[in-house]
Amino acid sequence: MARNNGNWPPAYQRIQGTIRERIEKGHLKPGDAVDSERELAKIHHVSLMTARHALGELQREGLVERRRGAGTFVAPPKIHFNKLTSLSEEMASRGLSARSRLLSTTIVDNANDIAARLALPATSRLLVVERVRQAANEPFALETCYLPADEFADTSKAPLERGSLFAFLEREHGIELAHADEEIDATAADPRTAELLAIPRGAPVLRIRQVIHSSQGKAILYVQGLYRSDRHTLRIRRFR
Amino acid sequence: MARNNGNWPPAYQRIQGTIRERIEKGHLKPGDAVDSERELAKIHHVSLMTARHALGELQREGLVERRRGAGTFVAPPKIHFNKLTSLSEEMASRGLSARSRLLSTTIVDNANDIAARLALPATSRLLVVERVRQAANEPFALETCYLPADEFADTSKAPLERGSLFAFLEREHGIELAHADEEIDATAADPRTAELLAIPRGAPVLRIRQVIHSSQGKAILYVQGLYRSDRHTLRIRRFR
DNA sequence: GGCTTTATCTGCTCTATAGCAGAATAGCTG
DNA sequence: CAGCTATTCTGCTATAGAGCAGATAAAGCC
Repeated sequence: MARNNGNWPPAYQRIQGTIRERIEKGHLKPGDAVDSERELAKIHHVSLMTARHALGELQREGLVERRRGAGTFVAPPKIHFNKLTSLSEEMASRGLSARSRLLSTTIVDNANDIAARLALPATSRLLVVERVRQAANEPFALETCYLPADEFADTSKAPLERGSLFAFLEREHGIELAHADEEIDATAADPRTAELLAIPRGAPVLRIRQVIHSSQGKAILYVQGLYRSDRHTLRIRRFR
Repeated sequence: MARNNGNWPPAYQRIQGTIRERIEKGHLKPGDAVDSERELAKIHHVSLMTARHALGELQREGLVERRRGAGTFVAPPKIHFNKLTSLSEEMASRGLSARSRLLSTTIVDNANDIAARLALPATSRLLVVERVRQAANEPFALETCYLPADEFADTSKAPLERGSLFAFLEREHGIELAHADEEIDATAADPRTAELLAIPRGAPVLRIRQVIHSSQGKAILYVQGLYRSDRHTLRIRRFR
């Protein structure tokens, strides 16, 4: 008996909403008990299964923990591992402002290895954007982005010195970025990199090469980042 | 009416089992339709909700896709990114044999920073196992494991030169390893590391430090790995 | 005080059923 | 033939209950 002729969100989502709100507003702190299944069912005038459904999803999201016999509790705030964020976004979330120094925007048609990674013909025209990322006026990463020149020609006019390339693509092109496949290793800084990052030649840098895909599964751009190892560690979580 | 007085696994898990089996044995291929909720309910003599529960979990695991109005279908085989595997396992999956040279197994009580990461008192006794990992008789990683000495005293007698530490812990201690929180950066090889890995001093190495947790969320061991960057790249996938 | 039992709380599995909404298809119509 | 319609699939939301099993706190006992 799904009594939802109007166009409300389903009941279990509304229940989730009330719980999320109380957690986000700080009324419920990590470790606090959340209403039990049976309580929720009574309060919201739904059946037990519906209340369970609501809590089950919150659990899978990692917002709450459920212990049989004990109850449902607000989970400790989780660090967002493995999250694909642009550097601009990452900095912003820590209250730092991300500045970039735009080194060059060029168009090449001989980057066949990179074209291949983007699933494009070998001689496709690619827009190459090279930036030095800095925080507190100190450079900490050298980033080179490659994207299809024809499709994203206007990117060269984007405010790449300030803004996020991610945000630009999502806003101006309506692209929903979904995931990145990355290769991570260490290299020694070549002379040019060393100078740009203000580190000694040959100093170890963390190299992250990523192919970023849209939610439709299409490869959108290729990014190589060289990170000063004294300013950057990558945090991820892996599951068995 | 949970009619499970015996000690069977729950009905929804048995249903999952039959579906998993058919997929693994190749009777069902990617894209093939799986029995619908109502069919499953009839076949297994359970209610619709129970059949749904079974399919719901398989969907979350990524094994099947469900399209309203259309049906439930076997999902395309997914690549397992971000999977926590021991080096032994990783090598084995590529048909290579992982050898290790055991450098030392000692017990320390002054590794307070590492004890802290394992959520132990600062002066806890820790068993330290240092190994050089090699493939094709060439060293490619220097790995240092720290685990609570009291709980895992017998580890020093484990066949660490051949076998996997993961397998040992899971088999002998019944521990289910679940996930690792990792910090990844680049460093320069110090003289000792350089010699053990047969690379020049100061050469860049990929450093991976991981705290490995059991499925109960308990921190089990801490591992620092130093990887020759010319022999190893880490592959992960990140989501937005 | 410390120990054990018991009642009661919690989440988990499950039933049998209902109506809703999207997708596919079989059939009809111009 | 192409285009619409109605039927029949599918999964999704929801009900109103039941008994089971683990955790916890209260009650009883030594």
